[in-house]
Amino acid sequence: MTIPEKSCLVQKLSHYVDLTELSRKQLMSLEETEREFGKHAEVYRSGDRNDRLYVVKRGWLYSYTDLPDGRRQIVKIHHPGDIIGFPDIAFDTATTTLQTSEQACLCPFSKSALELIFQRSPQLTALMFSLAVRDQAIMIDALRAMGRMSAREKLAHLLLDLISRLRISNKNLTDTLRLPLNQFEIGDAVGLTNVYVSKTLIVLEREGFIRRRGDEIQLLKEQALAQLVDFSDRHHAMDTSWFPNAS
Amino acid sequence: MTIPEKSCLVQKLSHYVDLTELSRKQLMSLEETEREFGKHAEVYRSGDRNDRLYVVKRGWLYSYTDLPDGRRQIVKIHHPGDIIGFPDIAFDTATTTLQTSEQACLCPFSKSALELIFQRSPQLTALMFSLAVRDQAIMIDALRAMGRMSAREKLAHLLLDLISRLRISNKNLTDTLRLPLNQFEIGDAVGLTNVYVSKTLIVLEREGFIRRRGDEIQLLKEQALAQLVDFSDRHHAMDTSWFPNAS
DNA sequence: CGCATAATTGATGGTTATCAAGACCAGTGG
DNA sequence: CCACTGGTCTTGATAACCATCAATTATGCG
Repeated sequence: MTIPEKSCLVQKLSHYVDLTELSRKQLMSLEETEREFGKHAEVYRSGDRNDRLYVVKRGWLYSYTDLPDGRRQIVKIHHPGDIIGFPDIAFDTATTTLQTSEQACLCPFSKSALELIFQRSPQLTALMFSLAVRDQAIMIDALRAMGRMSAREKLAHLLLDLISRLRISNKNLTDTLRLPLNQFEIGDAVGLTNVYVSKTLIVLEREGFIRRRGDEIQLLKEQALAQLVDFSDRHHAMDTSWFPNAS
Repeated sequence: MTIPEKSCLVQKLSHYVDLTELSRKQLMSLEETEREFGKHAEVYRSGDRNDRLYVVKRGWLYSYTDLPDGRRQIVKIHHPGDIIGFPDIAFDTATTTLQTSEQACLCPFSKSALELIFQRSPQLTALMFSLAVRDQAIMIDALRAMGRMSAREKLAHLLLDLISRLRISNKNLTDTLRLPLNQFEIGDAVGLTNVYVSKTLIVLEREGFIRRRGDEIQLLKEQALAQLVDFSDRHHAMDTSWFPNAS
């Protein structure tokens, strides 16, 4: 059989377990369809019927909710290899709005594709389950940041979270990340205004924690930053010991 | 066979789907062991090895994380019938600390009990999955509240969330809920100080939104409150249409 | 009644929002 | 080559909101 182009989903999940041939095929089947989106395009909107999930093939996106008066909260930033839509799976309409932050390519697949996975592959089921709930742990960290951290700490936390996520699928990432978000978007992600994001990033830069060039950010003292916010990497290690054996 | 005492887990899940006899038995088996805890007892601590989950049989508990300097964030309040521990399932150590807010009774069960469920009951798997990810949707709402709401709105949101959750397992709940949390704990749940919680609750009371008597809170204008924070009930409706048929 | 815990009150200050203006930059068309 | 444009970032002044601290009052319990 022909091997299709490398799937970032398979690549990312392989980081955690040795996928069986069956699992691999099932994952590939999720990426059969492709759709292309321009910058700041809306993929779906809160309240839309949602019978689909999405695999990110290329580009950054984010999910947000807003209040009637326009205040906005970005609740999750999505990267290539991510599966989008787990939090909405329990509802018949979407709870968030999904938007691209730059040109992006998505692979939609239907909820019922999960049904197949649940019936046939306990290994993949456990892995999906773990991924879904790990996102929850990450959201817990975000909640802690939003509730109890200063602006400076919030931004430090965001940067650490992003770089540790990007390292999963891009092993040779060093200390620099591309951040294709403007300061309104950064503010909406951490609960600050664009103005204060600007001021705080300048502070972090003056303190020697980061350096900025265009849309790239270099973390100069990652250890110190991690200590500052008591950061723990939820992405690298995952407990797969309880997984069913490939059957 | 003998029918054991009513399980609040079975009761709660029955709200969403007709459980097969197999599913029911598997759920019951999760509640075989019981452990009793006093007020403000610690069940497990962040960093502990975690090979277990818990079903809440009685009493309120909460999970929190803290920063090195003592700031604390309560990330989830647990009620009878809840399953505690999904967010930690992907890790080998607990990411949060679990504490009772009053006398409570828990039923611990091992992670590998889930393995059995994954292998034997696609229906229950889908339901567990839905429960786990619905918690995520609820946390998204909390994140929005923490990031973009005023103190008054945050507290309104908390009360609405709590009462709509309690209504699932207690159908004849009216407009009054018992809130066994002190104002430090309330503050840690919404990202405020105990002092400002006090002041803000007084404002809500003066505005006629709530009435307080002891540890009970009555929501006098629930509609208005819901509109104030653009609240949507994540607890009542759940999309089960995509679930595998009981096999 | 006396003690501990929890809630309230008031004074003050810090952090962040808000508003408005200006600087920078890349792309566009004259 | 240069003005023009829209988007983004920066800067400064002011104000709102909430934290902090400390003292007092209420509540519950042995």
